[in-house]
Amino acid sequence: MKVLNAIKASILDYCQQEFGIENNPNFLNISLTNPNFRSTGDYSFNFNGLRKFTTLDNTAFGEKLINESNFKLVIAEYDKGNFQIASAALKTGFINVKFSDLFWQIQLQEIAAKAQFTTHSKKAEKVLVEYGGPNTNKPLHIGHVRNMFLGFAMCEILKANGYKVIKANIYNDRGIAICKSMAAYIERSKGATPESTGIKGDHFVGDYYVLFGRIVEEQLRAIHHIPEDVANVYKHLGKEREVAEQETPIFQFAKELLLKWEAGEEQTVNLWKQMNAWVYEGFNQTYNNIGVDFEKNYYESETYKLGKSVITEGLEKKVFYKRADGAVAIDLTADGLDEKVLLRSDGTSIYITQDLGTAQLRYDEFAMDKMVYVVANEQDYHFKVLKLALQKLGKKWADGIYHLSYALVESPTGRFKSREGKTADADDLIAEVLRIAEEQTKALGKIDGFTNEQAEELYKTIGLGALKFFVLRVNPYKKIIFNPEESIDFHGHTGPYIQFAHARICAILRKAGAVEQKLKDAVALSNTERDLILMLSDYPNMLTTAAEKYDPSEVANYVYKLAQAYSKFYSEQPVLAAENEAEKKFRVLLSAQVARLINEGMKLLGIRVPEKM
RNA sequence: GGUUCGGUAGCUCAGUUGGAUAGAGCAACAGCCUUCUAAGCUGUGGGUCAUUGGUUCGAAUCCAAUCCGAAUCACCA
Repeated sequence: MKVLNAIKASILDYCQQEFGIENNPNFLNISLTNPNFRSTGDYSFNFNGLRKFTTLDNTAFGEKLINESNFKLVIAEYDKGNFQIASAALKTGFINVKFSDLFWQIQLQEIAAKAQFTTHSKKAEKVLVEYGGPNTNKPLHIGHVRNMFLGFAMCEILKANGYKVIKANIYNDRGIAICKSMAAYIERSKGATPESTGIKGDHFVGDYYVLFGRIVEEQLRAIHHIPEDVANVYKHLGKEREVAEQETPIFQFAKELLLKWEAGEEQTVNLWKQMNAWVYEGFNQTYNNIGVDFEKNYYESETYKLGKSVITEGLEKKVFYKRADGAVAIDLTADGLDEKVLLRSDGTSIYITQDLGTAQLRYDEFAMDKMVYVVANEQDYHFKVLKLALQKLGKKWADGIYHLSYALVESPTGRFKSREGKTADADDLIAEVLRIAEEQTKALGKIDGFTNEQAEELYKTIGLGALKFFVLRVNPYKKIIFNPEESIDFHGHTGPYIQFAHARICAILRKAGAVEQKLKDAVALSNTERDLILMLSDYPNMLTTAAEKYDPSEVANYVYKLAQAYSKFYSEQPVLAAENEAEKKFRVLLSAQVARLINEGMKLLGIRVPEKM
């Protein structure tokens, strides 16, 4: 808020003149008043940072600030009502300012008058956000779900901060993995298709990937005459799966397919296209279902040879060097990392080569100011190398690279493994969440007067709302323990709790008729009403923080707190049956704005809010 | 072993550019529906902020060491 900055400036100016203290904004900390002292103020100015340059004690120094600087004058400029300054707090180093009721009512009206909260203070910087990043040989799992929720929310948050956002997905659509599915398909499918079997395309292809693993086992049993009662073939052989499988005919076949694909052999390429097409159809259904989208798709098959020009550039600039064995590398030991190979000795690309090339490709295409990679924390090292390498090449735009690293989603017993039976499959998970939403909603008798279609819509809104909120409320770098039975809750710190607060406001607004944006008469505010307006006015601030920290959980927790305060207000104070017209109009306007910001905030998280539930 | 990231109530998490008496939710217990939707509200109990030391007016927050957990340290992706 403007007034806070003005107060800050007045104090800093005063301290510079009176005590010769450097005019440094960090010396004076402004924060919402600690809840324990809330009755004495809305905002607190912590002046310990300034006081330590003087020989005065807190109280004396604080009094000087209040009485000798322009402090009161500045506040009076913004707040013509009866603001209060708490003198009791001075001894601990705080000036607590409580603005007048009138001041807050004017704030509310200003918020209501704002058409949108998007801040366009800077030039519209362009940011490309990469998220999703699935392999095309198997269906999406819970890890992708966290990734996509995070990525989508991050994009929306950046947009709300005035950035021009490009949502990009990258498909790992080539390589040995998809060839394994293809090999198993050729061997065993008898021409089956998703249509003929009624199986969703990505699952269909994934099933052949799983089948490939079974064929490998069968063949190993045959080769080594392993009896049926030996459960674990690899343990029996004393070899890792990756090593053992290489001696099987089916693996050799898959490798052959990979070579044929690389050579562009028509039949193989056609099958590859066909199987990937099935997968994309399945993926698109899931994206649609969970409400995420992409504007630009990258395919590894099109970019995997990229990056050679960046390597050449690096060699020319002597940032990279050719080792004796012919591999191209970069020395990052000075940056606390190691020597890192960037190109194989046989001149072919590796993962990092591709990513260097793809980054350059994106810059050439979009000239973006920032690029965000939403990728799991397993790849922290990789992205450090990527960013450093590009920076050392003198590419200014590399400074804008940010790896939005997130931790894995784990089951209560540890890491999700598809073979443990515990389902980590995205589609299953979503179906389960919708089922719980339906069950709960019916049990509460909440769908009277709903058509079937509306009811289905509501289950989806609530179920997905619960899941998204569960994932997004947690800081990205913290791992999530997900227990399907217990994690999807609809009470307390959850998505549905917030949705419910919204629905209750909608019920009031339906009965209230038109919401008057201008309040004619001032009313006395309760503590909760004051808290609510204060939170509303903090929304733009929160938006900035969420973008700067690349952290959607900032938004999630803000919206939760807002809903929580509103629920308290709702139970304490009647809106429609307020004592007089002035109070009623005020409370209706307040309610409408709370609903609006709940809606806005949840939209940033990709969560819809119902009008009835 | 090196590096990085985590460790806050029984459980899941806020709070970490140093600030006042460390907060929510779940679970437990006790209340509140003739009044705008009880998926709600109110109250009670629950903490050596992993441990130890340091820095200073002040440390959950910064520094060092230690313990526990994870990731990474490929010419895999």
